[in-house]
Amino acid sequence: MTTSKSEVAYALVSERIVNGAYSPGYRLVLGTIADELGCSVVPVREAIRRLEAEGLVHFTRNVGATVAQVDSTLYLHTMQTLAVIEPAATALAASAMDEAWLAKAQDLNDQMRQCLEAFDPVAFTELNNEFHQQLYSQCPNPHILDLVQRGWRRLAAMRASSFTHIPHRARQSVEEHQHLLELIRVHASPREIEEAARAHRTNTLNAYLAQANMDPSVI
Amino acid sequence: MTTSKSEVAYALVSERIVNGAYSPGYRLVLGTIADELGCSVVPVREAIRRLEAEGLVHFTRNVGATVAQVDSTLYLHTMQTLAVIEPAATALAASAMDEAWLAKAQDLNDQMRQCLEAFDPVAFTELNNEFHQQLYSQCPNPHILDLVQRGWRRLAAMRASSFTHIPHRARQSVEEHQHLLELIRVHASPREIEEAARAHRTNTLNAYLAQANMDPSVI
DNA sequence: GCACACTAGATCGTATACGATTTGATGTAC
DNA sequence: GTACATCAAATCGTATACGATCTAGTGTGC
Repeated sequence: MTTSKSEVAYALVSERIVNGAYSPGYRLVLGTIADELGCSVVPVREAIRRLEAEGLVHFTRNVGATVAQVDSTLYLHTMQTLAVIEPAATALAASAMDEAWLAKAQDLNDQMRQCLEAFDPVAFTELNNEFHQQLYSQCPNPHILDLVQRGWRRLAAMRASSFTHIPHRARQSVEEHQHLLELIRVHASPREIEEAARAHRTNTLNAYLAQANMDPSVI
Repeated sequence: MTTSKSEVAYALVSERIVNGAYSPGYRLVLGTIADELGCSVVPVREAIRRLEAEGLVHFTRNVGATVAQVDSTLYLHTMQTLAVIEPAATALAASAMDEAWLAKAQDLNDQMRQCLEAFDPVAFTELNNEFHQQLYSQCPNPHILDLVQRGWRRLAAMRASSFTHIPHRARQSVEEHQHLLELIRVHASPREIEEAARAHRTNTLNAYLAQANMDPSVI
């Protein structure tokens, strides 16, 4: 056995939460998952407590675990956290962004632009995830990288439950990506890159707030 | 029983790592800790895996856990992470900083100043921790708050192993705290507060780099 | 003397079992 | 009909046990 059962359990439950198979509020019963995996409850329990630490599940002693409920406040808090960390990760990664990197990022954004013409929001969302992953992928600080990845996983879990959709924001998003790529191409300072990345995330957050008719002060 | 045994185990091991009783590299043997706590290995194992997720312990399958080794790179990565998150947390907390809050923060910084006169580095460090905790304590975003607290716990664990000491930086630190408090007192914008807090953290980081004769580019 | 195979002890990983706790339903008093 | 006590089913928390795996030490061939 090369991977432990608790790892398998973690991967399974994690994947199902992130892709939406387990919706927010879904009750995670240890015995049920253990039966499905053909193992005992101990490794399942361990996996679930790890997911709790990540914020993907809510856990109550002697009661059990459920997939974390998503409300607008939680969504905004997650967006806000990413708005802090992703720009920093991007700026730190800047020095590692070479021509090959730029070409791939540019290609992803070009594909996103095509999705706009083709009215394909599903592919657009997928490409957007990839683009952002590309942005921070070269971050040399593993702690910061880990935080960004966890944040995006949470965001993915929330979006899988079709909680958000801001269609009219898509086109502006592509342009902001492009602006960011130009800054990287001309070797702008890390600070400039960070600011541009933060502006991008803040704009997305504000677009959501506006759509939901929420006051920016709620966060 | 009001708290579970895994919570007790987590609290015990965590405390010992943070206060330095368990030094980096210390071998955490499940059975030994279980015996000491008078419980079985299962809850201890759970506690240790949680500490692993926090980055305080290093864990290898089928081999066991050790307290995370601290090297300068790890230390710098942790400092860098805090340099991103703590200023954001402070800026977000700004609106909740009232007169009572200011009075307490000012008092802490005044005590730090007195420690300088009295040449009491131990008390100074303790007060510094309290001051920073006060800075981000009112942060309304629980995710960001959690990240800052974890970062400081890691830093505390590293410092407990007397890895760092930058005496000549102390006085400047107090002045930077004071500057930050003035900005808060006059209700400066969140952005200004964030920038000042970040400058403070960046200066601390650079002071360490200079003392260690390291090039800032190492990070 | 060095490299490699082997063995024994230590330690981990997880199955099983059972007591503890919670929850929701049922029954009873008012 | 409402409030509260009671009880049973579901589920969790952890002790115990044992097989699996790693590590270090020993021995053997060269």
